[in-house]
Amino acid sequence: MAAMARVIESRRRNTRTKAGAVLSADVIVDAALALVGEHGAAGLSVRRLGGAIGCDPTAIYRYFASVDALFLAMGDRLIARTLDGYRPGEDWKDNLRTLARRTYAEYVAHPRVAIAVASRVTGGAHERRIIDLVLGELRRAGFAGERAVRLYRSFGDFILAFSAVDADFLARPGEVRAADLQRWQDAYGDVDAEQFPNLAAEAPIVVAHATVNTFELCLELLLDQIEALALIR
Amino acid sequence: MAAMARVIESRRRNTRTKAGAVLSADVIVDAALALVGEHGAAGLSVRRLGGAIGCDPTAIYRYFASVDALFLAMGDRLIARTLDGYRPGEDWKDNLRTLARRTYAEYVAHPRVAIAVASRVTGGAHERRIIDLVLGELRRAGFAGERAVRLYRSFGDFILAFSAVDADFLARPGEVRAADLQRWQDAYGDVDAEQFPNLAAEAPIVVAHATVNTFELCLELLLDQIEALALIR
DNA sequence: CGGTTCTGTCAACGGTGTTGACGGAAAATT
DNA sequence: AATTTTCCGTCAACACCGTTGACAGAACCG
Repeated sequence: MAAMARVIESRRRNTRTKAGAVLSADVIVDAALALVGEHGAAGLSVRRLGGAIGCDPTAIYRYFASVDALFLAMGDRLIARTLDGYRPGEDWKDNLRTLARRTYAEYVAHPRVAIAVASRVTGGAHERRIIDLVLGELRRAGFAGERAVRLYRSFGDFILAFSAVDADFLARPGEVRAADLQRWQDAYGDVDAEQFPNLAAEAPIVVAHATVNTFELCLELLLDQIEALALIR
Repeated sequence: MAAMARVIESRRRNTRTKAGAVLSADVIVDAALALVGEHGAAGLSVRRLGGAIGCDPTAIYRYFASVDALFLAMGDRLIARTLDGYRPGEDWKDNLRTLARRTYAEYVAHPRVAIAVASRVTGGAHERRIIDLVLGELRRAGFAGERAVRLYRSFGDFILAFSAVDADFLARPGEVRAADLQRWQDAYGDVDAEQFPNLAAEAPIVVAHATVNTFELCLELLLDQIEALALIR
């Protein structure tokens, strides 16, 4: 339950851990984000988290009903970090781009959280903030009502999905990533022109672009189309 | 190793399992896809897979170096299913849309595979086919060289990312999905208009659109923008 | 037929999330 | 201030996970 953490939080006792730590939902979320940030996706487990904080692993279940609930809380914290220091400018398009890039960066820096939360509703306070911001920019662009909501949802889901999948890849062990790049080379370096004429024609470019990040280009395509819609009215 | 499966496959002996099954990479991939298809993302594990096939779980490691390698093979098989029965028409935009929808449907129907493969290169035969198809449509639309490759990569990554994240959500237990919908209601049904003016203004629409699938809209935005680029030349 | 290579089975390792019982410490009540 | 109640950190344990190494029999090759 999302409520659980907060309700209990308000009348929390500050008993100390065997190792001397004082627990709270915030402390746990902080430590969890630090773990995924430093040791990658595989770095987070209940036992390791307990070790990092200095408490018995199962103590975490006094603050979060499950790791899923913990992930949701971490997700909301990521939104907070995304918005931390963000100052909107004049142009709505620039602002949306900035918000997208910040979200992407934060998620890529905390891999496993992204996948856990990308399709979810944290229901947290910061989620409300960022939705309000995006909706605000879209309304400034001239969208309202259902059109604005549909665009906000598309834009948001796009960014979350892209960030999550990219984060997932970047979080994999170096050998896996290297093997993937090698497979690009092997599979598309030399293609049968009879069977795959289009692929063969562009093969060298395909291989050369294996490491190019597509998020930026895809983001630009989407923003341009939104702008076009705004101009049409 | 991806090569491993195939090489060994060619000179395979057909010893029978204790339960009478004859193993092969294809049999294993089939059974694995059936498991994730029927019992959701959590339905697949090496032990359960062995049970479904009728062999010792560890026998699978004679055909795939790891579950990751198995996932890649499953991913390539999903592409085959995507292309199975696909007949391209006249319009490149329609064709791209159809390919996107088919991919989405296949991934959503086999949740865990999507997340495992969305950011990866399977290097399989069918991957080559679909890339050739997409590149072909883009070239028909008037793109070539680097422009074509960049668009193909953006388009592909977008579809895979969106499909994977949607599949991830749909594969979660019903209670989780219900709780998420409830959280939409709770968090955005009644918002403080002072603090979040834009969100408050559109709140009812936001809640009403909680279950709307954004893939279609986002896909249309992207296709429209690609079309616009094609017209500009 | 003999030797070699393959491959299905088995036991085991170290890891995971989660549960339930327990006991002491903090808060609430009297 | 004493007593009751509630909380919450700890511990042991459960059922599961992916993966490894040894082993023995079946299949193949000469």
